[in-house]
Amino acid sequence: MATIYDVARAAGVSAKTVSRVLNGDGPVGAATREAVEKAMREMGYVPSNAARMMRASKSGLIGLITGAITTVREATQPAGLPDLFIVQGIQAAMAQADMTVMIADTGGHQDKVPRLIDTFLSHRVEGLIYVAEYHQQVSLPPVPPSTPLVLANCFDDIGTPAILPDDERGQHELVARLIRAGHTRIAYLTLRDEIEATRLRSLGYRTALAEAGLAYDPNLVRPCDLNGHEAETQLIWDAIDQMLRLPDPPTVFCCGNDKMALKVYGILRSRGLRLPDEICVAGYDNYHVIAETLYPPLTTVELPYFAMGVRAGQRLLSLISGQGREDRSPTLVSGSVQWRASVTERTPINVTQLRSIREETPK
Amino acid sequence: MATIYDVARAAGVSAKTVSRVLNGDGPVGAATREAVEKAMREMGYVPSNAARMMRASKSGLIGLITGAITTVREATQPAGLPDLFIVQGIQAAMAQADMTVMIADTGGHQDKVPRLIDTFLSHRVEGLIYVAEYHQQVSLPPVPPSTPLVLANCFDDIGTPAILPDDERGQHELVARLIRAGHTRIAYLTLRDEIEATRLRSLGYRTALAEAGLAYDPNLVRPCDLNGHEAETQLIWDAIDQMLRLPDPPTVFCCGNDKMALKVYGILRSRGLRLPDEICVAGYDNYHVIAETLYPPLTTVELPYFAMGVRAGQRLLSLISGQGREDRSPTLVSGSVQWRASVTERTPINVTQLRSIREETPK
DNA sequence: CGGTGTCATGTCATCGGTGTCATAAACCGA
DNA sequence: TCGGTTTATGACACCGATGACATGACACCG
Repeated sequence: MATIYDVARAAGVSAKTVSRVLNGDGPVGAATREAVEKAMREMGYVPSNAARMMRASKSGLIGLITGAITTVREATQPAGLPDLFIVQGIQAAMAQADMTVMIADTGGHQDKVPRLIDTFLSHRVEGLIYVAEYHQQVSLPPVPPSTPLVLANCFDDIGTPAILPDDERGQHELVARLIRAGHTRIAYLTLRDEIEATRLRSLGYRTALAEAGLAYDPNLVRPCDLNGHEAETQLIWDAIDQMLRLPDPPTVFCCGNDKMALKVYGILRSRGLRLPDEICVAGYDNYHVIAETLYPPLTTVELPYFAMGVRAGQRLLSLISGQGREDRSPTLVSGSVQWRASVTERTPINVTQLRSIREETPK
Repeated sequence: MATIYDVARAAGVSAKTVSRVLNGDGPVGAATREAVEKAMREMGYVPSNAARMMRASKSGLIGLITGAITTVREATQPAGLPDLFIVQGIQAAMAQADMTVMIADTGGHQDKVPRLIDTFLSHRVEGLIYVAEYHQQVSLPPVPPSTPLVLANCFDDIGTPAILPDDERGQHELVARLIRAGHTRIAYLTLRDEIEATRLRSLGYRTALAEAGLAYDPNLVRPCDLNGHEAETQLIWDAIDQMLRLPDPPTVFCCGNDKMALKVYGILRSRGLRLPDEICVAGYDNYHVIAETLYPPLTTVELPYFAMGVRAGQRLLSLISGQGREDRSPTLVSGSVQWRASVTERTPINVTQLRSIREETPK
């Protein structure tokens, strides 16, 4: 690889002059500039960032650590890793600021994280981002305070800047929208109890009901997530069965995610119910492949992964430039309700009619 | 950030001795080694790769360019970007070789590629990988021959090393397996005609039929892909309708991908057909979220993206070490048939029975 | 007891850029 | 025409690591 000295020799000038042409500082005569540029072009010269870095101590590098990648495979959660949209968002933000992103994943082994951080530090990254595969609490090994760290899709208990989806608001807006559409009996098949999203979304579900003056009915809420285990379908079937046999059954099923909604479609249809006329379904995540391909297309809530990535990138950039170092509060990113044909607007009258139809159908 | 000199001063030795401790070359006294290690620990010292690189001219970096990321968004093909599995595979291969991966995406603008390459060259990457979002021909700007380049999921006309899915073999094995299961009338709803996968898979479809002595019936093959346009569903509906009304209708529908299969499920059910007893469906891609969540689970062909990534990484590593520089042939990676409940084993007798059942059903 | 080999460590130059300072020529107003 | 300023350029040190080579202290051998 050609060096600045090779170029200097070819152009018959000193290395410093080539440097001046490269960086546009100090004055350079027109003829000289041209000769230097010609030499650079002919030799395919590209300046070495390493050498530059040694003086400038600005690497233009960002380190991105994700447990997402391989954890997904391990967790028997064969999802399509939509969380990599976060990586894209970060990339987009960094490209704008002329930063290069280095990525590494833990391969599902949390204990690899310190080594990955050291690798990044040895490349003198200007900042680090950790991306989790789902909204959760994490605990990372300490990072030198001179290297800012941002958490995306996760948070810790020492106030590291975090970018999180606003799960509470998302579910709240979905339920409020369902209520405006005339639904009053809203079932909620949640994800596992222990995950953060479930806690927040349940909260959003309850406050939306309360604001509309509707009572919270525990019979309409049930966790139906076994983390991909095959018995999950049975669990969902059972929950739906019991809820539909309530004296006042739900008119719409909210699901913990779009994948669950896909299963719910199948189960409801196997019971002979027509979607969306007889029963409605809503999801969460706006997982495009499912939500837009299903018939009828699925009403769901956007999980704003791309936007979260961009926000994480921007927050890191401002930390690098020294701003907002003392701000400990997480950034919440909201996703909008995607209203599609799987939920119909209905008046209380329709609900009554439907209930009688359903009671005629033998279990 | 602490330097090797800071550590040397703290430990009361010369920089060179610290270097020896770091790299384990030359002999170091036990007491000295301990003192140095203690100093390194206390100062949180991490050696600078940039400085190292200047002498060694080995950066330990790999540049990864993907058009995948944003092109997907542009192409109104809101998929879940399974092609990012390729990136994971590359990551996995590189982590093993202690290489760090830098990523950049074109943001859908092909003209950004030269700039991205220059950025990577300025970081003195030891190799480059270009990842395409689907099996296609590409044309990249020239790269200095000293920096090896590998194409993943794409190829060019100048013989750059490429890693490709073996689409022909995949479809061939699927169709052969369907034939072994007793199917003789096998419909094929293909992706767009102009894409490489369609050409290769159609070839596999035909040779599998030929090997089994079955005639190729053009009435059973139809492109049904409008790249995500909403009229796609109509197109598929029409194709299925015409095929089912043939005097000798198909017993199984092969789809261009799993997403199409998801639509086909809905269409067939809306015609009152029971899956898989009355009609079978197979997909392509083994897109987990769809294939495993659908009821019945979808028979499909693995699109071995992760493996392709690993192979791409390995091929690049061997090119970097100087091996196989003259090998111009693409590496084909095969994915296995994932046999699931959406296709039943059936004897010719069943087929006859089914046909009569179907003919009783009014169109 | 001197020569030789090994061990432990230090000195110095070097990698490829850039900041600092020096220098020479050109220009410019009085 | 002359001192002062600007313009164009070069010499040199330095960033942080490491390779080549040097040095001093021992141990060992004949």
